[in-house]
Amino acid sequence: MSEPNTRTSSRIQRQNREVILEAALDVFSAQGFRGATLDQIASAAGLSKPNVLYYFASKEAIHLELLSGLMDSWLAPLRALDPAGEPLDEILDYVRRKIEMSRDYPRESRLFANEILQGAPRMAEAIEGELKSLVDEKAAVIGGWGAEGRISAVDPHHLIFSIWALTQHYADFDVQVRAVLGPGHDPFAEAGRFLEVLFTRLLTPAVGQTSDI
Amino acid sequence: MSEPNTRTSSRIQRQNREVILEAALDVFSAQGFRGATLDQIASAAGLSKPNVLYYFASKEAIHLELLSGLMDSWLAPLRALDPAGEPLDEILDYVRRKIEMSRDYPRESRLFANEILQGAPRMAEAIEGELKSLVDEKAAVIGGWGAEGRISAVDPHHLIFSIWALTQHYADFDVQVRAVLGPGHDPFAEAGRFLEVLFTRLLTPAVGQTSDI
DNA sequence: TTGATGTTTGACCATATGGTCAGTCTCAGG
DNA sequence: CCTGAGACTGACCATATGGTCAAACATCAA
Repeated sequence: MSEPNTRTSSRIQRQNREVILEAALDVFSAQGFRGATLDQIASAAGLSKPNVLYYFASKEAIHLELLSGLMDSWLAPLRALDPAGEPLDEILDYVRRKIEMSRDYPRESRLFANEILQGAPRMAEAIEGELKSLVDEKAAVIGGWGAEGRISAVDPHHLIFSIWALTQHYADFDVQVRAVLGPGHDPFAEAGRFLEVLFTRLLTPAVGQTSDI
Repeated sequence: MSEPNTRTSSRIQRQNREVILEAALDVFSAQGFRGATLDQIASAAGLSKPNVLYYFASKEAIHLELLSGLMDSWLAPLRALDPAGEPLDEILDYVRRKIEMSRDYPRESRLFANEILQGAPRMAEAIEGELKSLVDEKAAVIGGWGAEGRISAVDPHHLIFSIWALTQHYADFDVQVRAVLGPGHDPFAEAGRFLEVLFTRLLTPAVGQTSDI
């Protein structure tokens, strides 16, 4: 009886854990935690259920592993926002990075959305800790830019929320977006263009007037 | 043996069905379809499980009833957008109505979000039908306004998406928003102000330039 | 080849859950 | 006060599901 999840992980260990996590991401993101079953995950991974449980202690453990790995990559784009950069460019770059994430990692986005929708029972800590500090920090930067008149002065927290909402919408509500647009559209490309306009207009300081709206 | 869900519904019938739907909305919106159990619903309704099933044929039937009732109220705010009105006001009114819905009916918003997230298995029809037609219709109106220069010309479909994303975010991601803002905030009031600025800036035609961005 | 370590699985278990049913209780109308 | 249609429930069932375990199998260094 050996504990697989130790430092002595062989090639096959790492590989199978990876395969399981990949399969679990598929299933959890599509069905939610309670909707997903170990059989589905095992089947998607091409392994037997007991074998899956040989690599992970429980269904919950798989889910937690996915979530914990998620927060970091989720925060990365915001972390990259450079206080020393050109304000509008920095924010537009952030928007671009977030759309790319929605396009390239929609399952991760949905996994996250599922979790928050259910009240974030397993992420409350990370949200009130890591996430909040980073947002507060970057919001202060953006608020500073606004106060200096380098961009329009808008509530920085809600600006960040709006970026999250607008970009993640295209991953989380993908089916709806595609159904409404109909065939022959590239939602993410169009979104990229639309959002660039939106945030440019929102943040470009009006020439000759400080903030009358 | 009588079928309760006929036209001959007594006072107690209507009342209990209402109580059950109310309880089910609580549970489904918080746990998702698969996460919700009949026991939870029955308990929340203050009824026994068999009694719940005396009023509804199945768990699925309750869920469907909620969803079908939802689409109409969900479309109402967009329906109210008046082609004969003042463009910017019409759109800002729509935004206001949608925020009020997020504030006053967050459970409905989450129920909807849950459904779309899971790929909208039970709403695909309504989305490709009712929803798409209405959006196409109103998008044409907004597109017309843009072409006439009464508002900035932006992609009308994505404009509507952005309104959905920005308003529903505050209902669906409520816990995250509140966690990040910290205590002493009224997310919906702040969001209302922020979004008014956002859409005003986006849609107000730049004076002296047609559309150079 | 062999033994030890690591990997895999069929069979099984306990519990949760959607749903059924026979029968009991309630109460409005006669 | 009766009575029967309507409202309700305890007990039960079948299945799904997370998880366990002993035993079989694979791999590889000695």
